[in-house]
Amino acid sequence: MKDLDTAELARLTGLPASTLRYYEERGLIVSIGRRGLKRLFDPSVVDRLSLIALGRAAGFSLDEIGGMFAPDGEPRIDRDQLTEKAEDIDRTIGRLTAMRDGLRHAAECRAPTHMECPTFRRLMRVAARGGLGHPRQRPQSRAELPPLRGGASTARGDS
Amino acid sequence: MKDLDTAELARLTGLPASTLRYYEERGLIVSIGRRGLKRLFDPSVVDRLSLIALGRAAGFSLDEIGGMFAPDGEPRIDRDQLTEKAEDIDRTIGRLTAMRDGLRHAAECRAPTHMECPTFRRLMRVAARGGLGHPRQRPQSRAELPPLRGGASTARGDS
DNA sequence: TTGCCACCTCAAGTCAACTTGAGGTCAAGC
DNA sequence: GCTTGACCTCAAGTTGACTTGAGGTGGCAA
Repeated sequence: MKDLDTAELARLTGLPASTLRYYEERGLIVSIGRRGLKRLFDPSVVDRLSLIALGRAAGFSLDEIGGMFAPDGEPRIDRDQLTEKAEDIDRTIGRLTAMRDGLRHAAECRAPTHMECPTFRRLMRVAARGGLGHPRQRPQSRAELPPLRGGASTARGDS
Repeated sequence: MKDLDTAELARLTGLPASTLRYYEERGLIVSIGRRGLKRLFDPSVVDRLSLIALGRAAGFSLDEIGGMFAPDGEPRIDRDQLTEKAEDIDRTIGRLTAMRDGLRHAAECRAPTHMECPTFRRLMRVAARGGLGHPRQRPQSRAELPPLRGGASTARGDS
């Protein structure tokens, strides 16, 4: 395949040209030259962008993703890093599952108001203590969360 | 219980005073007066802050959470809103589960490099097409994602 | 040769939820 | 009465990943 300019790469990947320029500036992709002003990219950049997309989807930052390429451009992905991220995601899944179940319960609960539903109040309490985290919070890698997941059997000490 | 000033409320909830001031500015909580310069809060604000924490943990924005209180301060939470958010979270769980399994596979895969592992490449392809979303992306509520979850049985047309 | 216009650069803006910092005020203790 | 210091206000800064906008340039078609 021939070399690609920014517009072609954008079309192939679905990424805006501004993002491609930004990624180059960040050092995540490299252009192999210019034709006039236009950047020229090796077709292998398409694969590299797929890998970047995967990393982003897995929750890696652009800096982390940048560290996953050897100087020669070959991906050198640390298996421990993958395992750790998988565990990270697994914990998130646990929290989200508890949240989903709690929300579903609250949506169906027949208590006159949510504040009178014990399940809902339990969820509130756990959230107030930070036990559920939240989507946009700083990554805290290995927080020691109390197991939340079962019914309300551990509920005690209503405030 | 007596009325609380900002410092007491901060101690009780674990939230920084700056956050409490910010929440008041945003209209999420209301102070009932002042003692000198100091704000005074009704103790019920503690519950309200728990509810806000729950909303945040569930992925609601502060604006959305603000809409969950009636003018009288009572929570008026739309059950449909809860159901929709639960479904939202459920979709996220599905994506994260696929991601976690893919990462675990990649971490254990015996292929010489990740790029030679079909499962990994499949994950890359799906990510490149946006099928996995990513944690910090704009909420797109009801994207029609192709079912991803099984093995690599549907893998075909490697680029 | 002349234009066009797609692409370029570089700085600044966006978004959300806060935090930080400079400078001000007031209730309380001595 | 004076000092202390906790709390106050208001504006600006932070973070990450981009986007936007103004103004510039050069390959290529006519």
